[in-house]
Amino acid sequence: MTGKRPDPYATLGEFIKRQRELSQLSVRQLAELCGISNPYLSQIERGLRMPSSMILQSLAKGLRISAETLYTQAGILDPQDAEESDVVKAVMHDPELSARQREMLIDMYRSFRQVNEQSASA
Amino acid sequence: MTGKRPDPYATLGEFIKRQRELSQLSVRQLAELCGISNPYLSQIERGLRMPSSMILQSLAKGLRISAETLYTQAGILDPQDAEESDVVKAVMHDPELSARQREMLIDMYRSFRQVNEQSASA
DNA sequence: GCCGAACGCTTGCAATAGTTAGCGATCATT
DNA sequence: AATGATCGCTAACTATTGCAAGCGTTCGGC
Repeated sequence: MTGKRPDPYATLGEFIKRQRELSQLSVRQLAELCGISNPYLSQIERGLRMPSSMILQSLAKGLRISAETLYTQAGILDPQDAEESDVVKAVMHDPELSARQREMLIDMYRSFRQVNEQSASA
Repeated sequence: MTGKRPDPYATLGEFIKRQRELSQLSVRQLAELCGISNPYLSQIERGLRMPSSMILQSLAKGLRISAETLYTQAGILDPQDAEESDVVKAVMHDPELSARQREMLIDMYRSFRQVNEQSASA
């Protein structure tokens, strides 16, 4: 009816299911590979359950796929992060900076970029 | 007494707490910023609770830090992934491959690398 | 036809994630 | 000293995760 999935993680389940089928694994096989129960994996695939971080990590290992990809598919990691510049990413990844410091650095970097762009087109 | 934390996510809590303090935010302030309750954030910081993926993502946003960094700190994302070659990473990130195909490609890539290394030293 | 095995799924149940209400302590203002 | 605001934390509760047991179906061997 809806045509659109209201569930935030229905796509994650579908993605996992497709990956599993590509790997020619049954629900039980992948479940055992990941150390989780088969009914639970079934529920995840149908979008009835939101797996915890640990479970998602196990699934990533079992499917030989990067956990980051799974998170992105789950709508948990923003794909936009992948489009960010390396500078912004590096700043975001630095654990030694405070949130405010990061924010300031990023703002400044972006304003520099903007200025450069304008002067380039002028 | 122990001197070592057996908890897999005690370090995550400590990391979040340190980030919060660097940002000069109180528990209540960060909690409201992330849309979670303040006692819960308190429990996360003390390693009593394992936040779900969604919560962790909110915390990452609130702290202006990459969610990936938080996951790594939580011991959920392997830091070793960061050391992998770009080829392996690219293969791991490709959602269009099956687990077996990925495994084969990576195995082959690594054996190529090994052969090259040996012939280089010979 | 029948039996065993594997398939995916439903049903309760135990464990834990996350909330609301409220405690005692600290600090500023009066 | 009393008031009020904020601090982090405890306690009791609800909601959800994740599991063990078992269902009905399908398929291949006897």
